[in-house]
Amino acid sequence: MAKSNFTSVNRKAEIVSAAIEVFAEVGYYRATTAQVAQRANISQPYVFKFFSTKELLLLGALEASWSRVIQSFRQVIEQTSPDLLEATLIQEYENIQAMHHNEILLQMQAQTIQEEAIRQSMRNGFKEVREMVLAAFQEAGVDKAEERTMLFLARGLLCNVAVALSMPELMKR
Amino acid sequence: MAKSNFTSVNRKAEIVSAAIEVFAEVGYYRATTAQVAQRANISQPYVFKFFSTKELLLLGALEASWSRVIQSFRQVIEQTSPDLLEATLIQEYENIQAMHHNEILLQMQAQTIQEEAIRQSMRNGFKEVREMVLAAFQEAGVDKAEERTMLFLARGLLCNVAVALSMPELMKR
DNA sequence: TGGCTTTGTTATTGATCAATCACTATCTTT
DNA sequence: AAAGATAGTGATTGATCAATAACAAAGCCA
Repeated sequence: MAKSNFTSVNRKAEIVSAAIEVFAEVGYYRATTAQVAQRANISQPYVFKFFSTKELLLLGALEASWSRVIQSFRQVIEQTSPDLLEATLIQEYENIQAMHHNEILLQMQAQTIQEEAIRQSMRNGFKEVREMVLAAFQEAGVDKAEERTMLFLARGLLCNVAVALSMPELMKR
Repeated sequence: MAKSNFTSVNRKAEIVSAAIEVFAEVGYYRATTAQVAQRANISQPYVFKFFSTKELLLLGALEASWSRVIQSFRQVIEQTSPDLLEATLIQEYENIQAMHHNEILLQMQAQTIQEEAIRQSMRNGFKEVREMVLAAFQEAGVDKAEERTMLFLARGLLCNVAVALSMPELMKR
């Protein structure tokens, strides 16, 4: 049966979900493929039928987590009036943080992973988000759009750290 | 001979330096104590005479890297006139980034490590930096000091990511 | 019914690594 | 010079893990 078969697609997505959880909880390098398999209710070797190396599994997990941010932001940008744009994007990101904490933790980990494929994936993610937000700010007639985009990203990263370390005071203003 | 002996102190510092490099280059969990030892020109078991576990070695490395930031900032705050304060702190941080890249990479890694001792060390570091900067801004009569402190920290984190991923465009304004 | 594909498992392996042990050599002090 | 402390090493181990190989069951279709 072709790769686009439903069962296969679901399996792959289930494994990615399990991987995001386990990687976020114990760290990519310390996490074992056996832990991922257990979380996905399959045997350890079966993981390798879908992802031939652990690194490819990480790539799949990263792709899923960037997808969520990008698609959420795209929707907000399409549907929000210019004057509410920045506030709504911030709200949306905080929502993702709350609902999909593990995906953000995984992205944070991947910021310092030196394998070139991972760096490339992270660069793509940041680039796409930045360009989307910048274009939206410009479209909305925001003044100093580039600086506002930079500050938006910067606050997002601080928010990540505040959540990861349970230090809400870092975001106080 | 006492622990405050010169040779011992130097050895310990040498090991910490080696650890910072190796941990930053390959990641804490993937890095081996043998690699650290080799970088420090000693045998692998000898590392454990100074740090009885790998985690204690990471704690030592983190402490050293936070020390540098805190002491540098303290000096800037003592010696800089109020109107130049923020700009000089930013300059100083960029300088640390350039000169001690590995220490910053290590801090970034540690943001997502779940061991409680590591989290505590990271919280202490962030707390001390934040409080120092906030007090300095208030002392300098900066308006909305809390918000300015938050933005200062946020830009610092974005700077980290920009350097780690070689994406200078992230800081464009 | 019997062959082919898909889905899945058990068993295994070769490598890797933190940590311990047992030991040697080099000072220091009297 | 001899005893005790300090500095340091080689050898080993028990555990862990990514990845492979070999096999089995279930569905499908001609």
